[in-house]
Order: sequence, then C-alpha cells, then structure tokens
Amino acid sequence: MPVVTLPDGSQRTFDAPLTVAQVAASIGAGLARAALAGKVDGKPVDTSYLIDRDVQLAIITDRDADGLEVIRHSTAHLLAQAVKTLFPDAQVTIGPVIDNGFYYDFSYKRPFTPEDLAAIEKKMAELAKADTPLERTELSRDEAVAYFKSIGEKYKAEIIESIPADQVLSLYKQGDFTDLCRGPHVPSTGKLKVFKLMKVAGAYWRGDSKNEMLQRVYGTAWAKKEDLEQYLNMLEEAEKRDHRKIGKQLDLFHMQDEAPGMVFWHPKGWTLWQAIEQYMRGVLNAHGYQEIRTPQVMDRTLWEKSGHWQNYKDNMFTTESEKRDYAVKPMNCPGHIQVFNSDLRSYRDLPLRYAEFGACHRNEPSGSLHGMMRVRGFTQDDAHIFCTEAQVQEESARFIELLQKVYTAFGFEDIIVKLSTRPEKRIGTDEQWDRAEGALIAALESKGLAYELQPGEGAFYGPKIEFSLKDCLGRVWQCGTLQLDPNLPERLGAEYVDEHSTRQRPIMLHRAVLGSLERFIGILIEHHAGAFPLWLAPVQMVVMNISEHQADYTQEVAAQLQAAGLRAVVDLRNEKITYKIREHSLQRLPYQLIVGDKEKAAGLVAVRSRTGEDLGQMTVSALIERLQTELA
RNA sequence: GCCGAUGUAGCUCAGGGGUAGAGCACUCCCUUGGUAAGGGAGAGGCCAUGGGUUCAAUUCCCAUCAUCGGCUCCA
Repeated sequence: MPVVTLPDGSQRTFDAPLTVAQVAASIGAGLARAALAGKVDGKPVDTSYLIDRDVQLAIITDRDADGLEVIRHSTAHLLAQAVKTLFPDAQVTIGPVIDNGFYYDFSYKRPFTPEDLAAIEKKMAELAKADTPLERTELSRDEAVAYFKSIGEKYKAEIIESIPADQVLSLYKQGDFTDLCRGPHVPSTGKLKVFKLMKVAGAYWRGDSKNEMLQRVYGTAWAKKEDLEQYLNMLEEAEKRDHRKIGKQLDLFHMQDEAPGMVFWHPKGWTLWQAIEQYMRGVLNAHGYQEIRTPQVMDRTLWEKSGHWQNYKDNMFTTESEKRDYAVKPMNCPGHIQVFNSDLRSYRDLPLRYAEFGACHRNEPSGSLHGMMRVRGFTQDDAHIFCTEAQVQEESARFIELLQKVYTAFGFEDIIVKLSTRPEKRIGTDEQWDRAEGALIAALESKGLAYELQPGEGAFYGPKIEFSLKDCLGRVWQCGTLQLDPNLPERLGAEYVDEHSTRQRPIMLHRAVLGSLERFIGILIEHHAGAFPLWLAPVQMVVMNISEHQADYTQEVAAQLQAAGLRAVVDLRNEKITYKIREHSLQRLPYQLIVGDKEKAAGLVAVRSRTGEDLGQMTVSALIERLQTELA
C-alpha cells in the first residue's frame, strides 16, 4: 500500500507497488509522456523504478534542471550507441555530463574525422527516432567485469575493477548497446530530440598524460529546440567577442610566429594598457604600496636558492654569458626579497608593501598557448607584503577591500572566492597552518565575502585565496590571488629585527588583483565586445568635418579637447560623413563629433553617441564638462 | 608536451600538378556630400619553412614552425 507524497504535499495511495511511470500516468497522460526520471526521497531514479513503500516522489521532466541532466547523460549514451553501431571495434570508456552538454571518450584505431562526426550525428538521430526503450539491470561487480571483458570492452572493465567488490552495479541496455551507468536515464531514446555534436578532440585515458590518447566527442543537448538555438547564438556571440578578433579589428595588438605567446602592443592597445596601469598605480599608492622595479634576468644561484631552478627549470627561459647561467624571471617575488634584504629592516618598517608591474616569462608548453589568455610573456599587477604573522589578517582584509574596489571600477559585480587549505604534502606545523588559514578566513569574513573551500588545494607552504570574476557571458575568470608564504623569506634569508632586538622571519603575502595584464585586457575586450567605457577607450572621440571648409575649425575643436586631457582624434579625409560615421562606429568610439558650416558658424559641435543617439549641438566647453562628469 | 585541424595579398576567404583570384583595406583621379559604405583607375603574393616524388609542386608525400580546438600542465 505505498503512499506517494508529491512535491506539492498532496498524497496518493496505491493498492500495489508500482513504477514511477505508473504514478506519472495516474496523474495525467501529459505528465506520463513528459516523465524522464523520478526523484524518490531525494534520490534520482528511472521511471521504471518500482515504488513498494511510502515515499516522497518528484516526477522529473525536461523542465527541471535534473531533467536536462538526464537528457544530456542519455544523449551521451546515444552517442556511444551510434559509435558502436558505425565502428564496432571502437571501445567505450566514459561519457559524463558537462556544462551545456556532454562528451564521450572512445578508444579507436584512428582519430575520428569531421565526416565521421556528421555520420555519427545522423546515426544518433536514427537511433533516437527508433524510440528504443532503455532497460536497467543489476549485476555484481565481478559479474560486470566479466561481462565487459567478454564483449571486449577492456576500458569499461578496468573502470569497474576499481570499484569496491561489494557494490551492485547497474547496466543500461538500449538495443544492442549496453553501458555501465549509475543512471538515471530517459525511458526510451525517443526522448532525445535536441542535440548536436560539436567537436572531436584528443583526451588522455583517465586524464593522465602518461596514458593512451582517446578520441573525445563533445556534444550539446537540450530540452527544447529554442534552447539549442539560444546556446548556439551565445557561442556565436562569444566568437564575435573573441579578443584575438577584436584586437585585430580595433588595431590593439598582434602576435606573430617569431614570438609565440608574446604580445606586440599597438598604439591603441597600449593606450588601453596605460589607462589600466595608471589607474592601478593610483589605487596602489592610495593603499600604502611602494612601487619598485627589479631585473628581468638574474643569476642561476638566486633561482637555486628560491627553489625555482630545481622545480621549474624546463619552464624557465635561461641564458648564459661568460660562463654564468641566468634565468629570465618567471615571477617577481625573489627580486622583491632582494629589495627587502638590501637594508636591515625593523619591525617598525612592517608591513612593507612592494608593488611592481613586473614582466615575467614562463616557457609554457606550446600546446597550452591561447591568444592573450595563456601567454609566455606577461605582466602582473604584482605586490608582496612583508609583515609579521600578527599582521596577516589585517593586511589580507585591506587587500580584499582594494580588490573589491578595483573589480567594481572595471564593471565586474560578480566575484567568486575560493579558499585553498593545507595539502597533504606540506611544510610547517599544524599550529602554523591553523593560524594561517584562520587569518585568511577571518579576513574574508570581516569583508562579508562568501567563499568556497578547496581543501588540500593550498601550496605546500601556505594557504591561498583565489578571486574569480564572471563576465557578461557568464564565463568565470580567475584573476586575483592572495597567497600566504613563510617559505620564500626563509629560503632567501629575509629578516627583520623585532622589539627585543632579535632577528625574525617576516611572512610574505603574494597578491595580485588583475593577475596578468595581458589576460585581463583580453577579458575586458571580450566582456565589453571592444566597446570600452569612456575612461578605457583608446580613442574616446573623433572630430569629423562635413567638407573641406570646416577643416580648420575641426582641428581647433580637437585641440581644445586634447588640451582638456581627452583622447580625441580628427578625421579630415575627403569622404562622405556617412562613410566616416560607419568606420568610427565599427571602431566602437564612445563619441563622434560632427562639424559642418552650421556648427562652425555658431561655435558648436554636433555630438553622436556610440549607440547612434544624436545628443544635439553643444559648445566644446559644455561637451568637456559633460565628458568629465562621465569620467568622474 | 600529446591528439586533431589549419597556414594563399594588410584583413576575410575562394582555388588547384603547368609559378594565382574575389571583397574590404591601400595609392591616384573625379566628387565637397549632414548622421552606418559616392564613382573610376592602379598597385600589391618565394601560396608558412625545409626536404622528397615529378619533365614540372603553391597544389601530392614527409619533417619543422606557428595558429586554432581539446587533453595534460599552470610556481
């Protein structure tokens, strides 16, 4: 006599045990058709799940987030079924759900081609149309291993072998294809209607670069056709915003083969850079930092002391001169400690905050380079705070304050914070770790920041906080960090004298807000799609004449704007005004100023905004006032 | 570093065993036009680099480099 309680609190009593599907049918034919899975007492189950006791039940349809997940998971199985149908000697491995879709890894004698992909997708559509039911069966682990070995699926067998022997495993069978899976799955392949295969790529078996390379097929799947279209539009939009493309269109920077992973900044890009750097410099000064500059290339012995030579030599650019080895700096901290060590420091000097827009080079693997987002030459808004252990919390809180202010100024509202705590392999005592982690937590809490804990993800010498921001397409970028480090001061012999005249080790806080300037500018380009706010726009406005007669006046206007500190250019070309407007609109200039005979005679400019709005005529001084209000 | 794709004019891209084409941009001429493309003419390429096959290679094959999509990595 199962009593089923539905999410709205209503209860239904049944005479005999029945399946989730039957409950759905008892509620309505529409729901029965829409049911993809169920949730029994909070646990996801198939619609074939037999209810033989009193339960809380939710019917999952494609309107639920859980339903979408089931669709994606089942579509991954459909993909595997299609691949096994077309390529019987391919072996299946794993096929999980990911953001916006799924993937499935296969082992096959050759890579899949784009043509294969099209064929697989077509086969998937056929198999979906056949509306084959999915049947769930259970096996013991050893039976499952034996089964998959018997059908030649050695990867599957290997996965199962690593599962504890006493576990009962579930298999899902659709037609000739059977896969190991926890489930739940859709009741039949006909529920899978909206999917698209996106790309093929290599992926290591079990994510280990020592293992065999598998063929990974990525796909996307949705409940409704419109959702798929929206997703594809979003990808298209993201492509339009690609910083590499916009960087070229707006003449901001370029990269070329002779300097892989390094950026050639053009005048406009460098203007943008300087707007950011000067802003950051102002913020750092206001927060008690002192800016310094340390050498690009330093002797091997220093990198041996810091430990980098031993651990990261392959990723450092090295050079040699007069029988001495050197490394191009991969980070700024050892240099900053040299500045700290250049004098005998007192506890009265602490905290000492050294900032540097430090250009670093890391010889990243060629395959990992990606536009400006992953480069070999980059510049950090880096700083190191030398302080006592007692000062860590206060300094951390002050840094968080600074970081929040900066992110807000750049228009990023959504900040994601993660705290990484002690890893298994670590130095220092548990008491030291307790204090270090406690100081960071107290700092976060004092600033009212929610954070996610990443246990065991800290560096071997200290805990860290990572700050990520979300751009307008919802993509997350890790930019800021705060890292507590007692290790490097120890290795490089940093000391200060305390109030009892004894020498002490300072703690060093590594911290960056924007992270790599190159990457941050890439993020900004994509976030704004190249339409930068006025304070960042490399060219803030153009002054254009209608015809030759107003050329002198046009230049006068530009000169006045430039004298007011605005980045104004002139366009005196012998072109129609519509043509000039089009070009500067494509360049995303915040303002376009038009002067013809009327404006010249009256001493005015006609102002057009980036959105195409006609702001009317005004005097140059009125315009300057307006723009300065906008910049304030 | 690993797997795959790609590399042709400044840019975006066609093409194809007999040394190349479009649009935009560029130069010159005409045009002086009021809020997203006025007209005409011209110039521009060692077809990524190095080997091989061939009477002949930009095209086919191999290697290298770079870029792109992933994987691994990211102090």
